[in-house]
Amino acid sequence: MTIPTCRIDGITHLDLAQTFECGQCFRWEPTGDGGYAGVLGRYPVTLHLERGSLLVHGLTRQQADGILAPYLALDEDYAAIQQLLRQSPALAAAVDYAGGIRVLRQDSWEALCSFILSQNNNIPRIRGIIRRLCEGFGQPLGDGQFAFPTPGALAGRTVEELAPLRSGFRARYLLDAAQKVHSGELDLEQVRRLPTPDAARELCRIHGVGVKVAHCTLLYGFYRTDCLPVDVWMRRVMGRMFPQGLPQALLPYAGIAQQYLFHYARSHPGLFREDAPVDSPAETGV
DNA sequence: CGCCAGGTATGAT
DNA sequence: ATCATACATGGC
Repeated sequence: MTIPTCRIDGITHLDLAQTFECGQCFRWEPTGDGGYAGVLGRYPVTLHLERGSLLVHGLTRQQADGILAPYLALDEDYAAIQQLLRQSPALAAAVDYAGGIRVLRQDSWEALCSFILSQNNNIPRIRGIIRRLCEGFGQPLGDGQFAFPTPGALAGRTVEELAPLRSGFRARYLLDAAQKVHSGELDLEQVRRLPTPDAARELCRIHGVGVKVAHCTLLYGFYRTDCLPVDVWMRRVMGRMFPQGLPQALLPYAGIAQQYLFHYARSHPGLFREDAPVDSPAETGV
């Protein structure tokens, strides 16, 4: 059995390193030659991007069109989105800094778990916890890769069994999410159909899911680009750059704006060292 | 070593 | 309602 390969041409507004290392996902690893290796559903995939041509190792062209293109939001008009965001000088700077960021359409369950594990945690350690989670509880896919564990694979476990993850106090939060989703007490496909405020309220029924984790789940797992997750970095950015909140015209893309601003702020810690005058952090989308 | 990390639950004002 | 604190662990 040979591993399929294909190529997608005409890619713009995409940089693999910027997109995979801007804090929205935690599983893609650099291959060492500019490419990235990861898992899409049950498919181990390796990507290389050169001069607008995306080389896809692990997917047929049909699979790439059906799975990868939506994941990378290749159908989105990023030229138009970035032009819109640039009406704000602060966002223009952030887009200039990393205009190759695209907000991914990730699996909702994986996004939920990932951001439960992200709370009061740092990104390198989050990556390690999620890697151990997949290796310990996900289905092996070959190529040294593992699927993200299903809710059912975690639902019956105990915190003791999750101890090898070293996820600390977050283990019981993860188990509560798995139990609620596996039992149907929380239906992610129903959440997908709910208006954003109701969807957020629904996710917050999970122990350990608050407003910020709910918004991350909605943005990254359900592609609700109107959701604006506000963490410590975004609180500084909003206080400093948008004390009145984001301009009205940008609200439908607040989550994408957030991704550029979050990455820019984290890459320039000196500019945002001290909390600027605080105020209502512009809770958009809820 | 001490500080902090893509927060949240909990108990006290 | 708003505010302080604990929480597990380890990256830096």
